[in-house]
Amino acid sequence: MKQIIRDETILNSDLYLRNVAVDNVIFGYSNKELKVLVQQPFSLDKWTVTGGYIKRTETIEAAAKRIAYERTGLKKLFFEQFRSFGTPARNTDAGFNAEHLSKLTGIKVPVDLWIFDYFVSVGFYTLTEFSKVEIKKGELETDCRWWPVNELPKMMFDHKLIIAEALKALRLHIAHYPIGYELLPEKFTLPEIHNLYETILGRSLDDRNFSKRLISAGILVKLNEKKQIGAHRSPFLYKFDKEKYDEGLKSGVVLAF
Amino acid sequence: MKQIIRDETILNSDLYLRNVAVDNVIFGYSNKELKVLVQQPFSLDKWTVTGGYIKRTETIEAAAKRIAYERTGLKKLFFEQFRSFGTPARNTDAGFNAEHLSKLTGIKVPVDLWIFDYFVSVGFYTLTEFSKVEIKKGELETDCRWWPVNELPKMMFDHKLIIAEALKALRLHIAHYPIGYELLPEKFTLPEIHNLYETILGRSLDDRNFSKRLISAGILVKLNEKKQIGAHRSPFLYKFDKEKYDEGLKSGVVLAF
DNA sequence: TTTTATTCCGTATTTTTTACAGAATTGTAT
DNA sequence: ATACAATTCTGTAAAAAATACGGAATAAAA
Repeated sequence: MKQIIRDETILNSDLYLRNVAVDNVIFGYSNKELKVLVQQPFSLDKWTVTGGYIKRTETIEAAAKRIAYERTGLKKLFFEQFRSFGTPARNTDAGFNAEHLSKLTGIKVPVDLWIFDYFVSVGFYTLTEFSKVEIKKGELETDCRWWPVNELPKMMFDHKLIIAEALKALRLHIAHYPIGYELLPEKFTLPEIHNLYETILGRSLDDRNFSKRLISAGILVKLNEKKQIGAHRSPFLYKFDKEKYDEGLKSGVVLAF
Repeated sequence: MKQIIRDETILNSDLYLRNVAVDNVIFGYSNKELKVLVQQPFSLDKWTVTGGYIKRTETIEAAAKRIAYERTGLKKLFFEQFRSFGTPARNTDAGFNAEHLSKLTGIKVPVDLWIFDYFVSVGFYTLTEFSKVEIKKGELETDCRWWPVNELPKMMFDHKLIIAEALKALRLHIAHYPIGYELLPEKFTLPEIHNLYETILGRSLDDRNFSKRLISAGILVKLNEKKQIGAHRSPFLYKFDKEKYDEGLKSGVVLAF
């Protein structure tokens, strides 16, 4: 953002599209909690999901991917478009204005700078394994970190709605396609994936029926190893049968929780 | 479009958003066929779905509604966003350029006019009863009419993809929510609605099981009238129980075909 | 009057989903 | 060493849902 403002070319919106941007809700799973990567821009007391402008040379998907990469350092992420948001006032919020930005950057920011316009936002969500992510915050952001999806801080703009809609889309997705490849380590136990599903859906799932379905769908492979770390009885490790998993992603309607 | 080009204000994009627009795939049902309202712009040999630019004062949903109204004359339509399209080259197609537009309108159109930019398009689809629609074509269009979804003419830009995705979304929708209120006359027969569902889904559905489900879901009300027009045995007329229908639209997961 | 097209209805079978409890293992506490 | 507590793991019966399927009644057309 700093360089966006410094660069006169970009002040004229030659590099980026006007009035349209992407927001990417990055979900991570850790410690039996579903978390969202949110950032605190401009020394304000509110937070936003990750997002950014679209280059004139890239697709909206590439923009979403690039933005996720900038924050997480990861390139191969699962991500999906869920809906777009377009309401004239959605880009206005206390503190997001020329005066505040000028004070913050020391650069004279025009009141009618394009970034203060009405922006239509194309929403994506991303799934990623928590442990792999090395958060890199943007220059103008005070903070960038994981936040439990159920205990979000005050969100800027309409980003509370955006997260809610992303979660809704994720829960719909989980009923029709396999999920978890991007959220779990390569080898995992049945209780681990069971808990992941319960966490995303926000309700409990019978453990017997759960494993029956996953195994009968054939997307899980039982390994001849046990996870020794766990307390008490040591659980067997599993991994995904990536072929069947990908096939399920394509043709869909594999599971229905 | 003609007035868009004549109006200097709009040449400067003061009224409309830049780089983002809506496309609205209008579905109609008639004669046992699912049709799409498509238009032929600029005296070209290709067709487009209905679409247009977004005013700076309106939501994307309002824009989609307005555009549907302009073409159909109808205000209360069912419509739903399904996905957005954003690829740098998607707005380029033979004939859609300044030279052709200048010739067509007699007005000098700048080569770099904003409408030739990379546009991200927010896709909606609309369902409407065929018979109510009075098509009003735009000033710059040569033609605007219904076309069977299975025998589409050559489509401009990425509009073939847009229609395919809209249809996919509609078929997904039909499995989770009631449908038909906007596509059928107020009173209709079981064979009529049965055929509608078969047409949209593109496959046959057992008639006994079909009516069982719809009736047990409670969204159909049998009337004490028969449709006399039909040949042979005259079928009973039904109408929707609008309350249950709307409830089904909200809470979803009513039927699964 | 016969033929033909169309509406309309019910039941048996299969498949899927759901509900549910207790034994085995291993760490922890006494 | 023993008892206890926490955790993994498995199978079956009941209920619900989806599917398959044929023939009688009606009314127009021949």
